[in-house]
Amino acid sequence: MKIVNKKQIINQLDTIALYLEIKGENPFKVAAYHRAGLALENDPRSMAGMSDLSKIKGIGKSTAQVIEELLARGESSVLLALEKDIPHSLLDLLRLPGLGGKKIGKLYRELGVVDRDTLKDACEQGKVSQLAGFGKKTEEHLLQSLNEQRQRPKELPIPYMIDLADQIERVLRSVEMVNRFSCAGSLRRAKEKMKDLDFVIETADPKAVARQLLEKLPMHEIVGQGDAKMTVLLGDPNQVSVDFRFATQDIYASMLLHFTGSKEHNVLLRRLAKERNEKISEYGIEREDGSMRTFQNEADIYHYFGLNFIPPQAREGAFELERAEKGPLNLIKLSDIKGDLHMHSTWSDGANTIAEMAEAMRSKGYAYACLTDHSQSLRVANGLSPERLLEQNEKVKKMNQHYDDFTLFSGIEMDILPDGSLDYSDDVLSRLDFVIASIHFSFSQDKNQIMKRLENACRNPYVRLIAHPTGRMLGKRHGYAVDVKRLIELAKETGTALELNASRFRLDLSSEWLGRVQEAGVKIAINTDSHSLDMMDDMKLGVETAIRAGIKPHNVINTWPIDQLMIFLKNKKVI
DNA sequence: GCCGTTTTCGGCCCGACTGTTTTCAGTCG
Repeated sequence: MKIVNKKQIINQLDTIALYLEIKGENPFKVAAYHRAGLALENDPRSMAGMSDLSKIKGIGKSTAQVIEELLARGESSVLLALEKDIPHSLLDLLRLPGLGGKKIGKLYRELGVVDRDTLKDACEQGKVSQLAGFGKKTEEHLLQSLNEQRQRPKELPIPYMIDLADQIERVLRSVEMVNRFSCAGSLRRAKEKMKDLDFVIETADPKAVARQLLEKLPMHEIVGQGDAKMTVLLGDPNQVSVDFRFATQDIYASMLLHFTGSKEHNVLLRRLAKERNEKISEYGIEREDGSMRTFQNEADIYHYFGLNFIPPQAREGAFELERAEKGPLNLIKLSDIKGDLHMHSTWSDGANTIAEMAEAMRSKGYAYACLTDHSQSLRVANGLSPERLLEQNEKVKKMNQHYDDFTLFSGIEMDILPDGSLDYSDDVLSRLDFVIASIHFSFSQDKNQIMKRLENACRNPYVRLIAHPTGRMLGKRHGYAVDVKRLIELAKETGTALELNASRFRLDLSSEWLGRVQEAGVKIAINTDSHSLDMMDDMKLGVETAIRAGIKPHNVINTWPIDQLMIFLKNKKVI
């Protein structure tokens, strides 16, 4: 098999690292292979665009050679040699809690363990507890994990984790002795997938808080419990692992920064501290004279290093850190949003009336919102016939007379039909304030046909936005066969905006693509696609996703004042 | 294995927790 794909190369580098770990190699050598993979991942260029690999920080002579060999031959002699040396099935054992490279290596060398079955046999025969460094408890724990039939998925999608985190936060609010708390980790950074949840809790009495949490939360198992932290598996269907970290008032900010990560971001901050002969940890910054400096908030910690504040969602690689040295990042924030341009009412498949939706948007402090019910072909969603649409249009115009601090635009989320035609005539569209086009059926068409549909929509003189451009549902379906690069070109050419659909179930486009949209100079709209009042709150997640992509407010049309937005809505390049 | 203008050798982030020990190694994040 010939490998050309960056993701596959990163996988191979990680596999080499796992083999080395089991071989008991120097942990820094193991980390070096992981880091080389990370360096590739964080580099925006494609493999073809990278000329001198060893020039990239984190990739040296050896790892560059491995990558070049993978590119040229599709396989790596380093990896092949390791595969000969060590049974591949051992890698799977790294997923068992409590087993790392050293212990697996020992089980393999001394007991001939090669996979879950042979490990189970060895445990049942009591051989494992005989090994030096192993004992009865380790053997029991291993047997227990091996007997737990269903393997927990490695990572879970953000909508699932948000629900769970909401549940935990409700409990935390009812726990005595909790002064404040925050989620941390991947959820605070708004990653699309994550493997666990983290919470930082300020309290003077960790024991009392831990006890109450154990009483009030549905619990599967306590994995670990000490004075500073508690790790549990929840009783939800996926038995999600949750870390609770306890902090006093003075170290809360440092604790939050540390456990928000990312790991990579922490390493970079530690290096920065080290350069100044200081040490940064979850307890603060230890200065050269041994004194400990604590901070009121995260921004103060960044300022201490001469950096501008970096929002949690932007704390992934080296890029943001370098930028934060030079000046404020000026990334979008929730308060920049002046309106929501995609929502549904009871006229199609929404749960609330137009008036209820409009009032809720207004009470959020928005200056405007746009009603965009479904179009006629989407019968399952009670899509609007041209007559009903025009009737609604009149109604919205009348409703607007009641407001002097808010504007409700009259729009539509129009289906792009399987043959590429659109669901209303230009004559109907010309009477609306805002036309969104999107795909809701015939998902399985090939890329050519899907792109033909999207191209037709972009070239229509009234379509101003393509909604949820890939159609993905997080954790459920991949979406249709979109050539996103080509779509961005089409959007650029025709002056059409692309949506970041902020619904927790979609986040479409993803932060990866959004960065490219901004680079191309294409405008973005962050919309919740609300079908009920409570869904409007997903705007926060939408903005967080945009921050991950490094989006600046001026590239997002619904941060604009209404006059500027109206100019955009009315003027389209006609190609 | 990678890195470097105090370093081409000797560091590499570092603390919590568990289990197996009786002072610490391994794992985890």
